Amino acid sequence: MRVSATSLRLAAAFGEGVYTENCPTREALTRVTSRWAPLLLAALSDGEPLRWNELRHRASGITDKMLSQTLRTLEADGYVHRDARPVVPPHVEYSLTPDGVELTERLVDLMIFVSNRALGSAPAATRLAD
Amino acid sequence: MRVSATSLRLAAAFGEGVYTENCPTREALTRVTSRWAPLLLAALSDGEPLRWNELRHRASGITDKMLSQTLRTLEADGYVHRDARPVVPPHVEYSLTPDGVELTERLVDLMIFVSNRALGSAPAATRLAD
DNA sequence: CGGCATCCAGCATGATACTG
DNA sequence: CAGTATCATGCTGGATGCCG
Repeated sequence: MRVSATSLRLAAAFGEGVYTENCPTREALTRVTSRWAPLLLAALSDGEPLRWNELRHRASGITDKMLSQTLRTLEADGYVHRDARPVVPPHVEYSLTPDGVELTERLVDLMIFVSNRALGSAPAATRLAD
Repeated sequence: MRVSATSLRLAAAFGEGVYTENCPTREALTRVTSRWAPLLLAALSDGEPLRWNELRHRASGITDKMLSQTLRTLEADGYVHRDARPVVPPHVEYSLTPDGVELTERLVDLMIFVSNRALGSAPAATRLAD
């Protein structure tokens, strides 16, 4: 008894099996919703390329390892573009690819929705001060 | 240099700090993007209430524990409604709340997008070893 | 500046057994 | 049928140190 538009879209995308155990979508979803990926994507969402240390600063609390790891995953998945200029000292810039822009729109949409629910009616910005 | 609509929405929701270390949104996001939550929400997306065993069947591979745990968090977060009838044998039905419907729309949107990228032209994401 | 290698801890998840 | 309790584990993520 499929009635909703959502379930129809699901069926169209995944077929009747919806998604089962080894569905690669699960893995891909896990990567883009990992602890730091949404933060980094959001940081890049204004279109301005950012450097390593700028990203590190924006994703408050991230470690070198996770920054590196997350950026490499996002790059491998085609969401982030890495532009390394062969100069000394190194100069590397990260930016969103077109796919990255689309992904970030959806993630931000989800984040804002969840944020509104989690915080109830309270304005989200209240407890963000560092 | 905020130029994109996405970053404007972010700024509106989270203010200038975007979100920092202890932002509760991160936790809430983690819960709804946990391993099983999207599966269960998707299973309920056609509007038909499902029973424990039906959910268990649809979320292929889930264990009793994770089914119980995930359903309880979704219920606590207000996304799933639990309707238990005091009969023998027990008869319990799960369905989406209005919030759950909205959340599921967004999750399904994200899942379908990610699925298209993962299975599409992009080189299927070289798994980030560790 | 922009990383990578190694080791380690905590938590999400899993397996198994039991129950009203 | 619809769970809970207990124990085990694997993987994400963190701390630290080193390098071109």
